[in-house]
Amino acid sequence: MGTRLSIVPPEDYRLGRDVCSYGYFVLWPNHWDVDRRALTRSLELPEGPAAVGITQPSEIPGGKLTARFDRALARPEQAEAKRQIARMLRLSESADDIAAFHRVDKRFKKTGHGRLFRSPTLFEDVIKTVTSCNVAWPSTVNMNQRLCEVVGRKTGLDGFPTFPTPAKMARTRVGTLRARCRVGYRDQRMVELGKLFAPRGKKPPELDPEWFEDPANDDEVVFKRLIDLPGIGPYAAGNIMQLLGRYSRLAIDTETIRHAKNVLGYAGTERELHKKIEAHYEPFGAHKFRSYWFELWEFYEQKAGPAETWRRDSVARAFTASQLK
DNA sequence: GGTAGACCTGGACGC
DNA sequence: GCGTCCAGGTCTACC
Repeated sequence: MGTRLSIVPPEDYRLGRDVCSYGYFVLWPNHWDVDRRALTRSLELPEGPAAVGITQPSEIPGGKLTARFDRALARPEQAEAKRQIARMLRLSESADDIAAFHRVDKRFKKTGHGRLFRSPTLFEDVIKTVTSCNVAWPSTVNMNQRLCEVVGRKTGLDGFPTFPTPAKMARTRVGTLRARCRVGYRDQRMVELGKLFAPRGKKPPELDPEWFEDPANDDEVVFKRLIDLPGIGPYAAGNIMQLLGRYSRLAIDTETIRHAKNVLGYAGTERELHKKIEAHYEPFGAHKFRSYWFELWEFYEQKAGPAETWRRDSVARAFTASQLK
């Protein structure tokens, strides 16, 4: 008999909207079940891997969330599971926090957009970001699926292996990552990231995720530490900043450039476009990334329908910038 | 500080 | 079915 947990989210929280709000919701081991309206995935817990399905039975904003696990969880594991779920669903961002964003950018008040889905751990967010660099989206989907299947651990639910832990990634041979996970030249960088995030014997990891998450630390300092990590350049660091809840800067990639040209109507050289993009989002200050992202996301939804209806293995996998031109 | 080229994968295209 | 070209961000060497 598996454990069932009840979680009270912020009063404006709507599961479908707030999970299907960032591309990572279609990356393994995440799976948004369109028909059941459930987020299913695996988690690494102190006693081993577990699969979980999260629903919001009432479908009312702020309605209680139900998390059903495929095995029984002891009290300490329940606490850890709740912590990971809260990170993933951004439950720490209160209705007041989202209202503050909507005061700065009124365009998203009606839909309630404000929270961006992320991973249960910073390590998974960092690796997912590395898999999104220098590839088209379908390759990112493939890399994450293979990392889970090849390096992750099985759970009691078929098709839901875990995302690799830092320790497991650190021990994985680069040849395995390249040949079986098809991560290409990112292989060595992923192993190095695993080593940085993994505990060193009885010592804590060289990188402390809590330091990056601590709002007391300045955005500039955090950004500089991120950009020093292997495989992390300006775009990746900018993206990890928003995944850390730091929305004061953009993460400009080719998709941003496409958006600037096709939707905002800007023209010019790459450098000129960067300046125009920065100027366009400057009025949104500390919420800059959110304004950029939901502008882009609503464009995607106009093209492909509400994100809550995107099926991981068809619509979402085929989603590429070239199809949006 | 700025720039060119290598790094890989997979999709598109032509034959 | 095969070969070629190209897109995509980071890193290194060089100016």
